[in-house]
Parts: sequence; C-alpha cells; structure tokens
Amino acid sequence: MTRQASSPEKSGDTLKDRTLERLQKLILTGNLNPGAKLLETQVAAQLDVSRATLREAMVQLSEIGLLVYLPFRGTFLRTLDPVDLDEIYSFRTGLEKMAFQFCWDKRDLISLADLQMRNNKLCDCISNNDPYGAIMAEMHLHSWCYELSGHTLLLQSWERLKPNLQFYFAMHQKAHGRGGPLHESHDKYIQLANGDSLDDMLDHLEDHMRQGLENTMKFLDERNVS
Amino acid sequence: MTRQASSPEKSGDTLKDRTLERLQKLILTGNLNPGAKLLETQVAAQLDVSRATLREAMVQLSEIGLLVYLPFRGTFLRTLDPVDLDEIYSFRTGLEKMAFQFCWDKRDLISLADLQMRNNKLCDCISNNDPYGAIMAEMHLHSWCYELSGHTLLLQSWERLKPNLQFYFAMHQKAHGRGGPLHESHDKYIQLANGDSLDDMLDHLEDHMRQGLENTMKFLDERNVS
DNA sequence: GATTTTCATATTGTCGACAATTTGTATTAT
DNA sequence: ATAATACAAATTGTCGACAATATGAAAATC
Repeated sequence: MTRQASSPEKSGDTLKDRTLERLQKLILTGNLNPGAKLLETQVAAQLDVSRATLREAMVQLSEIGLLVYLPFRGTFLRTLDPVDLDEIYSFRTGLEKMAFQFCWDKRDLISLADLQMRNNKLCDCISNNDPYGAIMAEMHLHSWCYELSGHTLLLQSWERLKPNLQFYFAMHQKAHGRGGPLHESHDKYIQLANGDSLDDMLDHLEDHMRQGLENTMKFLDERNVS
Repeated sequence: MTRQASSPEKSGDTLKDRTLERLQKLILTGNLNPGAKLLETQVAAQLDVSRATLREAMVQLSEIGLLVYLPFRGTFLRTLDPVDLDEIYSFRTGLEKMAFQFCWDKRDLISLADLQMRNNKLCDCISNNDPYGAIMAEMHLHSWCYELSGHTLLLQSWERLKPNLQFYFAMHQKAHGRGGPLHESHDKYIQLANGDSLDDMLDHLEDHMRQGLENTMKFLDERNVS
C-alpha cells in the first residue's frame, strides 16, 4: 500500500467536498457574521444539497474550528475576540518556527526561487490594489516552509489554521475596508530565509508575527458582532 | 455570548458522539488492523446505528487522522510506518515545547501537586502490571502542560494527536505483548517541571521524546501488517 | 493463453421523511 | 404585573431507501 497523497482533501470529487469548499468560501467571503447561527435547512437549500450532505461538511468545518457545533442547539460561525486572535497568532508562530526547523536543510536553489516567486506575486497584488488576492498570496507565501518541510502533520496543522486566519482577514476587510499585508513587509523574511542563520530566522518570525498581530489588533476595539 | 467550554467534544450526549467514542475505542483497543477497510454497513450494524450517523463519526475520525477517507473507495484505518511514527514524535515534541513555554509562568503549588499525582498514578499502573492503564496515565501526565497553558489551539492539537499515539501503543502492545512506559522514566521530567529553568525543561523534552521514539522504533522492523 | 470487454454485485454517495429536542408564545396561577 | 407552566412551532438528530460508483468475475477477443 502506497502512502496517500499529500493533499488529503481538495479532491472536490464528491458533492460533500464541493459543498465544504463552497460553504467555506461563503464564510471566507464575509457573507456571514461571526457567531451567526447556520440553519441546516436554510443553508442546505441555499447550496442546493441535502441536509445529510451539508451536515458532513459542517462536521469537518467544526473540526477545523471555523464552525462551533453545539448538540441540539445548532452550528454557529466562530467568533473572534482578542483572545482567539492572540491564540491563532501565537500558535501560528510556534508552528512556523517548527516548519523552518524542518525545512532548513532542504532549501535549494529551486525552492528558494519558488519562495521568491510567491513574494513577487504578493507584491503584485498589493501594487494592483487587490487586497483579497494579497491575503491569499501572503498565505501562499507562508505555506512555503510547511510544504518544503515535507512534514505531513505540520502541513495539516497549518491547513487547519489557515481558514481561521483568512476568516479574520475577511472580517477585518469587511469592517474597515482596508488592511491586507503591506509592501515590503516580507523583505526581511525572504532575506533571512535565504541566509545561513536558522536562529536569526526564528527570531525574526517572532517579530514578524507580533507585528502582524499588532497591526491587526488595533482594529479590534469595536464590538465583536453578536 | 460566552466562550464555549474548553472541551468541545466529550459531550457524548448525541448518538453520533457516542458512536465516535465507541468506534475510537474499538480501534484503540486493537480490534482492527492498520490499513483495514471499514465497511460502513458492517460497522454501522456492529454499533447498531444508521450509516448516516456512522459516517459523521467517521468524517471526524478522518479529520483526526485515525482514519483515511478515499472518495468512492472507502474509509481505512490508518497505517503506521516508521515515517509516520517519526512525524508523530517530532510534532509532539514541538507541540509540548510550545505548551511548556505557555504554561511556565502559570505553574503554582496546586498545579504542580496535580502533576505529581499524575505521575504517581502512572507509577501505580506500572507497578500493578497494567500496561493499558499505564499508557493512559502517561498521556494524562503529558496533558498537564497543555491544560495548564490555557491555550485552546494547543490543547486541541494535542487532543487530535493523542489518539494516533494511543493507536500506535495499542498496535505495539498487540504485537509484542509488552512495551508501555518504564518506571521512573518521568522522574527527570517532573523534576525539571518543578525547577526554574525553562531551557533545561525544553532540552530535556527533546531527549525524553527521542528516547520514547527509539524505545518504540526498534520493534517496528517486523512487517507493517496489510 | 493472455488481454480486453461486459456485466452483475457490492459499496459508497445522496436524499427525503420521521423522531427527539429545543425555543418561543400563550396561558394560567400567584 | 410577574413568574411558572403548557403547548405549538421550528430545528436538529437519526434513519432507511435509492442513485452513482467501484470491484471483481465471467465472457469475448486477439
């Protein structure tokens, strides 16, 4: 028996998977408010699938943490208070430090060129005034170290965390119109990733993430929706 | 809206949840072989639930990684080759290092006494020649830092990883009759957790885990079941 | 005899209906 | 008027049946 493919989901072959992705997109596009209750009948009708199919997708999104399932009470879109955001960022920091430790010795010209390309894409989006694309591009940039690490569990953890981050960005975007990644914000990141000191890279990660969190936190004073 | 309880699952109130736990127990008890196909009809009949209910539970176990879902092909019990085991252990090491960083300043007399109790429980199980209990007790011991950290994401990650570890122990036990944790294996762990140096604790974690992995790896030469 | 094709069977995917539980409303008692 | 209770409506939980797909065996072809 051979090892399963590195991307367990993304198959999209089955209706449940397509439903999962469509529902996730619906959430990540900002159509729903944090804490909102998702009525199974209503959502199923909206996506034109049966409740059973929708429920399987919802179980999966609950496992990721985008949805919160309460038995007999319903399934709700997650909320994002400062504590949640702090957890997401601190966890993300630890995870990405692990990823760099694992990928460090696997870097080569090809993979580093790939990293550079991801950064260029990000810069393009920012230049073209495409905040949604910029967010996606930044995610893709940060995925680099996880993919290179070849560590399945690590990559899966990141894949699980990512939608929650995207969700925050979507909310942020919706509330304040602007607020994606900044120009040249990843210059030092790229530079250190090309360098010789893993310790410097790890230290910078702390700074990089803390800065991202702070940039992000100062908008969170307004109320957190119901 | 208040924050959801720290233990999202464990509700067991609904049949799906009870089914999930029973199926997990079935797996963790060693009744199934790695890579074995789980026929929905058969398992549903065995657990006396409908397929729809079983499928929701299976989706959840697939998300944890205990099961591997292949669209239209079936759902299979995970396999455990040396690469998998290495990933589990290295990921666990990184996770637990994070946990100790987060919990370090939260230690107090009460929580440290709790840690001591968990170790005593472990020693009791070993003395009483209760390998299954010892495995559970060791897990519980290691859960201490995650719980104390108060970091939801971290704890969830550990809770997701745990069944995979337990599964390995179950297989190990089944194949070689013996092989739970050893007496006094956690003495230094406890000692350092009570100490003043976080760095020493983190260093020891690497050793502690590596030793656990090696103790464990040397039995893996036999074939990996079909 | 080996390979491809066809077809029956088994298994998974999806659905709509019914049962159990919650939630909100109207009623009653104090 | 307020609080407790009973009830009706809405929502989730669970199920069995049918559709779509994969699997394996028999038949046909080379």
